[in-house]
Amino acid sequence: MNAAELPKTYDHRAVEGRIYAEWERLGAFEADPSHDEDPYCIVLPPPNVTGALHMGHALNGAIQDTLTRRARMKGYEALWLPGVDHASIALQNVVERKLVREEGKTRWDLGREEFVERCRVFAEEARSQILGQLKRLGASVDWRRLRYTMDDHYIDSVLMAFVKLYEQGLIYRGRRITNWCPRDRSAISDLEVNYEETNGKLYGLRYPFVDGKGPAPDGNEYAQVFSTRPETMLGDVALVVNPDDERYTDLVGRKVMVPFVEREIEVFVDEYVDPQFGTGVLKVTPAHDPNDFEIANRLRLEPVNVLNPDGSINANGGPFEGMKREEARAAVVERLGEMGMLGPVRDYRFRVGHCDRCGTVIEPWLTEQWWVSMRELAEPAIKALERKEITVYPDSWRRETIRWLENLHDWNVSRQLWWGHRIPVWYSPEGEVVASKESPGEGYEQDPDVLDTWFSSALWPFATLGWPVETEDLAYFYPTSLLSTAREIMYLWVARMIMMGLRFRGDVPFEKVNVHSIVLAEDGTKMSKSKGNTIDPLDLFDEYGADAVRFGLLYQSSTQDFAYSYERADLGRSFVTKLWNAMRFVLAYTHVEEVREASTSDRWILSELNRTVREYDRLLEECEFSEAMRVIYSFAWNQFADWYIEIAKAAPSPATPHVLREVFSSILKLLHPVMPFATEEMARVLGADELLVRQGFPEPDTSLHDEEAEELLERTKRAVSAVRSFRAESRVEGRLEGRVSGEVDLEVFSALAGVRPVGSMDGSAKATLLAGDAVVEISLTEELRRGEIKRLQKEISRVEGEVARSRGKLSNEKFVERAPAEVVSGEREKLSANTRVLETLNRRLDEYL
RNA sequence: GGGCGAUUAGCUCAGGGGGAGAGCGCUUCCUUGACGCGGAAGAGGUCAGUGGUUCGAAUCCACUAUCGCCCACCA
Repeated sequence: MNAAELPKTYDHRAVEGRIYAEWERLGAFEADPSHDEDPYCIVLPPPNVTGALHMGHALNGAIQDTLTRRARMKGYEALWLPGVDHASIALQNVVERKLVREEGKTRWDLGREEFVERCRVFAEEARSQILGQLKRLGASVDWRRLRYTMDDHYIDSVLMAFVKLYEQGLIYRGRRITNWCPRDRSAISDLEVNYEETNGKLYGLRYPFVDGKGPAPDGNEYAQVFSTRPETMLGDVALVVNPDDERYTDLVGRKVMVPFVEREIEVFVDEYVDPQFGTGVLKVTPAHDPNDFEIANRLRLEPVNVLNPDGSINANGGPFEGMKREEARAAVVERLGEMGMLGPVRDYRFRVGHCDRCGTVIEPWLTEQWWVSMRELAEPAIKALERKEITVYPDSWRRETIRWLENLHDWNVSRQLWWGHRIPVWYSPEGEVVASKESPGEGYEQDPDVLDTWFSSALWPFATLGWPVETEDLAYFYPTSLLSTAREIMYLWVARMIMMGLRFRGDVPFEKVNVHSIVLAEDGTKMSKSKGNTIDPLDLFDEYGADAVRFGLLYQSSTQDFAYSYERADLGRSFVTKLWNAMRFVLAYTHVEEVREASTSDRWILSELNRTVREYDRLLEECEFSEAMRVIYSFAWNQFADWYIEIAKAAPSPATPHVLREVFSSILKLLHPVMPFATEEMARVLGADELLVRQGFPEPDTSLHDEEAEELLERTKRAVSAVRSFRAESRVEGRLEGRVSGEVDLEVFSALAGVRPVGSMDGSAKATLLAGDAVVEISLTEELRRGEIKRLQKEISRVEGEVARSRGKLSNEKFVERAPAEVVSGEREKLSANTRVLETLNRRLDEYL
């Protein structure tokens, strides 16, 4: 193609869809177990089928795609395995809301079977949207292997895992306090509760004595307790005080009456009670508070449950039966007031738990649930992390995860929901309990509950590869190479995958974990739909192109969270344009033959390229994406485009056309993992034989390293810059005459600085410019001479400062003694170079004065 | 209450024991045949504060302040 026919900008709209289709047609992303190659595998953290991908997905997608493409180009059999998650509670919530909104119905109106069908259909539709978005991103996933946590095979894996853990005694049924969401009418796990500081009240509740022993020593006819949830008093079964609390020795053993429900309860002692809090007397409501539950266990008291699953008061609540909990709270307080049994009411700030999915206030509630016993599962995971069998970027997250695993409570995995994997446990009429995938026979009823979504996700890295069947895939790709994720699901998901991987495969599920930044809104707060500050990646792809967005995200990605700025996409787009036009320049050289006579600048750019390849590759390997982007950007733009292309125009060598093409092709290859579409298109325009996606990744080549060329070119660049700077400040145009002391590439210097080198400049007026350790002298017209004196004086005082500083340092004995030898010798060199420069400048000044 | 992290140019952010970096923005100049989504040259920062370690601290340590995030059963 002719360069002149090409537009001046790259048009992502015209290119991206076409190229993705081409990659797919060629099966470029397909990976299979191979005898010849080493495996590289990333499993995509399955997005929830509830909706669209957000910026976090775009960032993580860019990261994973970059690593996968790089591995593929490096010759690994690289598999990026895609999938989606059925998102039990999240999807059920979405469908329920939709149902209310559109039909005014609840899930119970529909019935279980019909409701689950609605969920299935909804998931089906949402899923195609997500998959489309991944394609827009350019994700090089192997679509043949698309997995879904509700695939028949995946369901099998989940049920199998449950049954196995049950058989191994690691899953049990237990009645204890769980976090209950009255709206979902389901238990949720500790990790699914969000606590918020809330302004509430602390109510004094009074329990009259009924043992006929008269008032307490303080004269009161009642015992007083403080509570934030007065309605729970309906379920009180005891009062307790601290055994060491001398104020209450007389109280212990006395009987009081719970108002409204007319229950006589006793005052006991328990170590748990903090004498400092409130009155130092605690009411025990075992069905509605985890601590109370344990106290009641110690005291062997039966809990009294006063709530219905929807959070309303049940028949045990006496006169309050049927009221919503908020109503009951107000009513209890009011009635206590009327009875004179309400103590002081104080403002109080405390934390209230909310359901992660629907925001409803969580009720700690005594229910029967299925639990996974964690200690035995956590132990090997802790060991693996301690031994660094998994490398975590950044390492602080490895230690955090260990800490979490060490303090782990058992995991409640049953949910009273309908959408999800139904618990494979069967009950016979005789009360027999059987864990099995299939019904054990006639008359058995299956447990109605479904499993926590995260139970199935925990199996992701091996269930997607075929487990429990010992497939070739599983043997070849497991353990996977890397998992990239946001830190908010480190505990929820990553830690659990490690435990399950070790349990079921005897090996960690991934060798590395990359914990990426969270993409915040432009104002630095979290993006959220309710705040309306979300950014849709698709809009960005439309406007800037997927490559630009990807580059921008990686450029900004680090271990820190970052506020998204459109500037980064702009940066990416400018970069693509810059490369596009560099390509147009390269394309102008039609006769490209390999020539041996490389000039200093040819050798310099090749040496810089080699350095860049090494550094860039290492940075990607270590998930230092931001730094990697800076390295490649600065090489391509600031070295190759700004200098080498300019040199190629002004002072080409016979080898230049070839070097131009070589270096530019290498840049394309290096950037292909990051900006796959644009680089692929440029490779095509350049007439590559093969798609970039299939080409090899540049490797470091020590034979290209050329210290001498680098030094010479660096000095030459400085000299050129010095002249340019002088021209700009003194407003000098046109060609100049001059000479350089110090070795530079004269041809390049002369061409780029616009200076004709002359041998001797005796007698004429000259400007003396500093360029590192070289001095450039430029012939001067009379009118510029006076300015030159001022300039020289300024320069002299600057260099004098430098000299003084070096002298000061070197005269410090301790510095000379203790600083590393190379630092000291470097300082000496600096001093001597600056001293020489200073002499030159002073001599010149003398001439002028 | 514990833990982790941040505080660097007007803005968004890198960096990290031996003379402060990028992009954007700003100033001046340039319709040079790769590119104005461009080029050249600039201005702009006692790297939050205080103390310490060190020959040397923006960088390591301690404390303080401000802002985040995570974890935790004080009713």
